[in-house]
Amino acid sequence: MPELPEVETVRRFLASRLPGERIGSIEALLPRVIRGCAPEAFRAALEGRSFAAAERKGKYLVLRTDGPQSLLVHLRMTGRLTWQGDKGAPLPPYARVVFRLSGGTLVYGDVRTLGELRLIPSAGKTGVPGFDALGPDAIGPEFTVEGLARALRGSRRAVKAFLLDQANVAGIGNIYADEALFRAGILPSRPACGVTPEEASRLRDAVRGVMEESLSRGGTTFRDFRDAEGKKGGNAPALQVYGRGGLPCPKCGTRLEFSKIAGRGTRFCPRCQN
DNA sequence: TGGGCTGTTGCAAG
DNA sequence: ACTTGCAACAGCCC
Repeated sequence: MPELPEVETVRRFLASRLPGERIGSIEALLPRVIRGCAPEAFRAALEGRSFAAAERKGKYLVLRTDGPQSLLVHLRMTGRLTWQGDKGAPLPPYARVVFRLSGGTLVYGDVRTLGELRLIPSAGKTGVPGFDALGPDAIGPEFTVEGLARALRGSRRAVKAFLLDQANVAGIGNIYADEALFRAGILPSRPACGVTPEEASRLRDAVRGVMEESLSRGGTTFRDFRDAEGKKGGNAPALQVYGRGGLPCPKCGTRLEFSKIAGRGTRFCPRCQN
């Protein structure tokens, strides 16, 4: 569900509420979503601490505390972080871990339970491979045309598979990979190393553009995504190709095609993309 | 009804 | 070394 714009939407809200909130108690309703340590150790490290900041890199959220350990969250497919200002409010469906805070309740919910919560050191390397190996954040200044072009040259995979690899660019998922390749006019099946420098420049701008525009609308709710207040994002109507396989291309009217690339459903216009 | 689809990622196997 | 495929899980839709 959540790619960079959705995670960033959640982060922005949490950044407005969490700092200064004291963690009174934690209930692990489904302990296995806590990875890397026992639930007791998780509680011991966080209870009594206060949240200090909400940060993001790629699709990971880092909820910093005033203690030596902070909280790393990955929502994977269906994870949700929900803020409830009313401490007596009923928990949302599929609540898995509940943080009782001084001024409200933070709930980690997850239907498919693929998401994860971890403790990480508040400073230094986290030891979480997927996190430590993240490439440049897709909306950050470190995501440059030069860096992208260099990485593309070194990969023989399909350019879509390349974009989905978080070590190359952090934050792109299946929706925005399809949208960015459509905007850049590049077929998703082409080898990354065959993308020209001009195309790499267009691709960088397209990735940035689709992410920023979606973010300005609160993210894409295709099915499950909800922000930290439980609301849907407004970007779905702006999608050009994702979820539109078989329908006319919004630019030229050609029937959009659907295929599988890197094991993921992929939509593209055979005329506008080449 | 059953099977295949779903926004992610790590690991195993080629 | 690099790349692909599947498992983890539960719900939804044909």
